[in-house]
Amino acid sequence: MPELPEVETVRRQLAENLVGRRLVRAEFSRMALRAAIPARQLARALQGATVLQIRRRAKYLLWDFSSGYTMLAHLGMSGHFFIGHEKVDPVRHTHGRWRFAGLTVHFVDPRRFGLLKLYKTAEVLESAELAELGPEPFDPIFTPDWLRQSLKQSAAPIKSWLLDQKRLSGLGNIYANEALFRSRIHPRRPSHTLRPREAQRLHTAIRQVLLAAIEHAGTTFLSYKAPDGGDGAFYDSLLVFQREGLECHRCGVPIERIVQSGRSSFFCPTCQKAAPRHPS
DNA sequence: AGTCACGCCTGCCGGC
DNA sequence: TGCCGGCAGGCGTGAC
Repeated sequence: MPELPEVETVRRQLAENLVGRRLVRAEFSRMALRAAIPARQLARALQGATVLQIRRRAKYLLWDFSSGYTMLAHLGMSGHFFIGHEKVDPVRHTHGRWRFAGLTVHFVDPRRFGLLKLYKTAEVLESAELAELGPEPFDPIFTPDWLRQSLKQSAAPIKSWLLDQKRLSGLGNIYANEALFRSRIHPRRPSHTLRPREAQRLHTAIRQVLLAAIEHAGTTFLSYKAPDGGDGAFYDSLLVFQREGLECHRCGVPIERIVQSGRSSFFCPTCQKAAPRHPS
């Protein structure tokens, strides 16, 4: 469910509440998420240790502990952390519980596409999950020129390119759709046909839409909740996502939906160009 | 190497 | 009202 802005919102709230606190006890369900939860290793490595910092890499959260270990967490489609300041009744689909003095963090994930793993802090960036990820949209390496050069090397539709975490990490279906609308590029455009000006516009749109979403604490959708129980407020700022049949905010023509590799793409058929304006 | 279809799960919503 | 199909913000695998 969550993309970069939602995960960043979760990171900030967890960091605010947990950094400097000592973990008293960690408990996990026996049910597997995307992979089995290494419950014993997690408990042994983390109990009694203090949270040093909470980092984010793409859509992954990294909880660094004073024991030299890092818990790697991914929310999948339906996962969320929430913070209970008092005793909280058991909630269905709770798969992890971290008890600190005065508060408890819960991990709830009905669809169980999430992930909880343990790595040594020194090795986590080289883990199978993180090692192959492409740059982040806010990494200094992500420049208009880098984007233009990278797009040149792929014939994949631009929408698929944006969703490929090995190329650029952090975008999911919502913000890929929104960035393409804002840069007026059709989701089916082969990546290598983007003109330099279009790559420039796309670069700007990606950063703008992500920044705006982070400022609004993400997009609340289905079951997404921030750890404090709050809703993301970006929903009303969506220009195409989930707006099939509604008027384009720019030109009034109905928004269309197509399916690309199993995912919905929403776009305006007149604003978003299916072919380059000036073919080379 | 690059791309795509599919499966993993549960919950929800709309149509009949 | 109840059932059923379709759909959901992610990711890994295997086939081509």
